[in-house]
Order: sequence, then structure tokens, then C-alpha cells
Amino acid sequence: MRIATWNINGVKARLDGALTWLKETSPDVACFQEIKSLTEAFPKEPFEDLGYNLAVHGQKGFNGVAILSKRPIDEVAVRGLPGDDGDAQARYIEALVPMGRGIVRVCNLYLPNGNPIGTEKFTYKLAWMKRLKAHIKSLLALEEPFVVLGDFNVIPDPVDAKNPQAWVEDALFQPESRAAYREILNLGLTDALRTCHPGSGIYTFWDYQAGAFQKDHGIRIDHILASPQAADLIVNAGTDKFTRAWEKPSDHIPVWVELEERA
DNA sequence: ATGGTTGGTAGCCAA
Repeated sequence: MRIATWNINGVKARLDGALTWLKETSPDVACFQEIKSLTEAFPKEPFEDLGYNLAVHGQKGFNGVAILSKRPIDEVAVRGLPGDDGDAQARYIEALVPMGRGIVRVCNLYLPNGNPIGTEKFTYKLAWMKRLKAHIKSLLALEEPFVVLGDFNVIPDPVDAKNPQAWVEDALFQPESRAAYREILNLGLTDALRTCHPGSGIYTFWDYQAGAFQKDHGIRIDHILASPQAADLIVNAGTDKFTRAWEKPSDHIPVWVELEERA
């Protein structure tokens, strides 16, 4: 089965593009970030017409995440990242979807950007990552297949940027951000895209400004991390870079993983 | 090269 993630940067602005992408690539599960929509304002019908079930966790104007699944969504396990009841930002949703004889848990996140560094935004990013680590640790104890995927807003390594030096003052490439990401990975998760494409030059984001896409000044910040039980099933992973060349593109492109289905 | 562009919203904020 194919599970994909895409920061669409506004569901209303990207409605046509998102529908075209779903029709062309037919993921079984698609996770969106930055829907920038209230839950009740999400345009569900055109997606349902393509055969998708939806679980939406939105907020007004900013953030917002959604899970679309051609298979039944057995349960929406979590809305909002656990660990801080005072955090109202809609950046996390988790659902259970049938796979093979069992289920796969899909954990869709939009990790805080954290810029500019030296502000409460960066503090919030690091605190959010600490909460994410704790939550993933609890999921690993279940010893089940799951994927944690979405816009992590972290450039893991220099190889994940065309021009790493351009990002040294950015929250996405701070040593603290990278260390927190590494701690999560080192709990025992597998970076699906890295595993299938170990080389350099794979990016998932190009800024709208200064012709970044034309110059291929990209970074890899959208990730799919697999639990050990899911990593055993990885067949392939990749990106849908063609969407970035469309009219009115998102600044991110989709990332997907193909998991072997064992009946 | 301290600029540049986009989305959501209603003035700027977030990215």
C-alpha cells in the first residue's frame, strides 16, 4: 500500500492541484499539512468523490492537518500532539487504517518551523519535538507497524540541502533541531526516503522566492519515519517532484512510501 | 546580493 505526505500550503489554494495529484498517483493514504482551514470549512466532498475517507484537524488561518484514506479510518486515535493541554495549535493527527491482516498507525505531523531562532518560536519547536519523542516512545512499546510522517521542518544533515551554508542561521538546520530529530530517529525509526535513496540531491521543499526551484536550491524537510514493524515492509519510497513545476504549486512536494501488503 | 513570493486574512503574520 502507498502512504504519502504533502504540505499543500492551503487546501483552498491547492484544491485543484491536490485533486489532480490524488488522481494521478492514487495513494491509499494521503496526509496533508498546512491546510490553513477550520475543520468544518475543509472541502471534503471533492475528496470523497475520489473515494477518500477524511479525518481533519484544522484551525483558523494557520497550520492544520488531515488524513485521507481509501480504506476505512478505523479510529482517529489522537487529535493534537499529547503532552501539553495548553497547546491549541493543530499540528498532529493520528489514525488507524487497515493493512494486510492488521492495521497501520498513521501519525501525521506539521512540526513547528521555529524561526526566527532566539525567540519563543524556537523554544516552542524544541519543546514540541520533546513531546513528539515521548509520544513515539509510547507507540514503539506497542510493537506495531506505524509511520510518523509529515513536514518535520528539520534538515537532518548537510546532504539534505543544496547549499547547507545558506541555512546555518535557520531554525530548520540548528544543531539543537538536528539533535532532537536524531534522538527521535534513534529510538529505532527508519527514514524511508533515505533508506531507498541514500545519495544526495533529494529535496522536498523549494522556497517561492528568488527562483529557488529553477536553481534547485532545495532542502529535504518532509520525512516518512517507519517503526521497525513497518520498516520491514518497505518496498520503495520517493517524491512527486513534478507537482512543483505546476501552476500555483505548493512550495513542498509529496513524499511517499510503498509498504508490502502481507495477507 | 539582508532581497525575494505565497496564502490567509483584513493588517500584517507565518512561512
